[in-house]
Amino acid sequence: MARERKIDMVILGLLSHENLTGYDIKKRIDGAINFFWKGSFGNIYPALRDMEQTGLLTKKEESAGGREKITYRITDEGKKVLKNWLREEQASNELKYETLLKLFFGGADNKKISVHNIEIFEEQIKEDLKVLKSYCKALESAPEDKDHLYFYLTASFGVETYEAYLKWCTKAKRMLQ
Amino acid sequence: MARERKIDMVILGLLSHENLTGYDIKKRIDGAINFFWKGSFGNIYPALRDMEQTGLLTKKEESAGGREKITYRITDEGKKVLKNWLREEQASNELKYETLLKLFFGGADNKKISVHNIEIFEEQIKEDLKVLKSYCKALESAPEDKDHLYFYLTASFGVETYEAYLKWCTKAKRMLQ
DNA sequence: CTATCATATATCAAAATGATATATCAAAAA
DNA sequence: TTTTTGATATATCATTTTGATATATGATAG
Repeated sequence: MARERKIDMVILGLLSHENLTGYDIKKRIDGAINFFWKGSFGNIYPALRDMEQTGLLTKKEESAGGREKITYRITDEGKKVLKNWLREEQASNELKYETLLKLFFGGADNKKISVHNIEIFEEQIKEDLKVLKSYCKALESAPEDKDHLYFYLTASFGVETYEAYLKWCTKAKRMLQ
Repeated sequence: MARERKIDMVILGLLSHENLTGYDIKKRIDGAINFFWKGSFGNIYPALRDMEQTGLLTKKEESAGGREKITYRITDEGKKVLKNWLREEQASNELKYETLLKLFFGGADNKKISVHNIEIFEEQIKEDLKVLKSYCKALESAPEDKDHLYFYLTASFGVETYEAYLKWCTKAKRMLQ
């Protein structure tokens, strides 16, 4: 993780759509982005502070209702950084699947344990697939916004790979029994 | 990552197969495990030190040829910890795909940039797929070892999902043009 | 009226990442 | 022959991420 802080790009991307607070950003990440990228308060707030200081963002503090609230806006410099990142040739794509790790070492225990672990995975994927499918359907029926195509394509990646996961689950369970 | 150090389980799993040095462990992780889990010297060596101190591993220092070398062996206590982990109900499975992140925010730049980024991804996946298919083929033709089924299933997960990725790439490029 | 939940910011320890430092040994190239 | 390259081998460090927790207010439900 050393080197280039990726959460910065997530934040710049979200702020290129709309002005948001740190809390809002967390909610957005937990939504449609969640299945291919994660974020936490622990890296969002420090990133916002740093990017405000380096001029990629501006902040507006409000305490109208009484509760403090800091809304961030992207600057032209911030937009430039976002574009430069989009145009970079390298991208790091990685899986971190504990289920596969357990299966790889499945020989250390009974086969039934491995089958059960695949079943747990299968149930989780089925749940997530429902959500992804509902995202897709919502985006298909409302193609007005120019960004919708991009949102649709990422959700559709999820749907198609998760369907492949489920097929693999069936096959893997069969081969273990 | 706070809470439970997952690299411990990777190391225990590998050492349940054979005795290894830290360097060997890194090589194993960079092999068949690499596509669903990563490891680095920066977390392998401290984990080995800690687990030796808590009695999950024993070490044997050699400097026969002149070069120092520390080979680790798993203890019964270590095997117990490995089994307990295999039998835990929860497993964290996550994607971290910068390509999807870029695509999600693709509206901030020209469509051609997004198409190009998908092409880069596609080429990478094609390369990785070749490697995974060769793993599968090697494991199919040598089913003697009881662990081979588990290795085969994880590699086969990779093959099937990567093939789904490639189908998605074709569709996504078409929809962007 | 009070418990619970969503909003909102912030910090911290633990862990992962990725780079770098150091040194030996074998093999290939000059 | 000497030198350079690349594999072996351990270790540490700064940066970043993770996941948990602390704190406090406003809204809503029982």
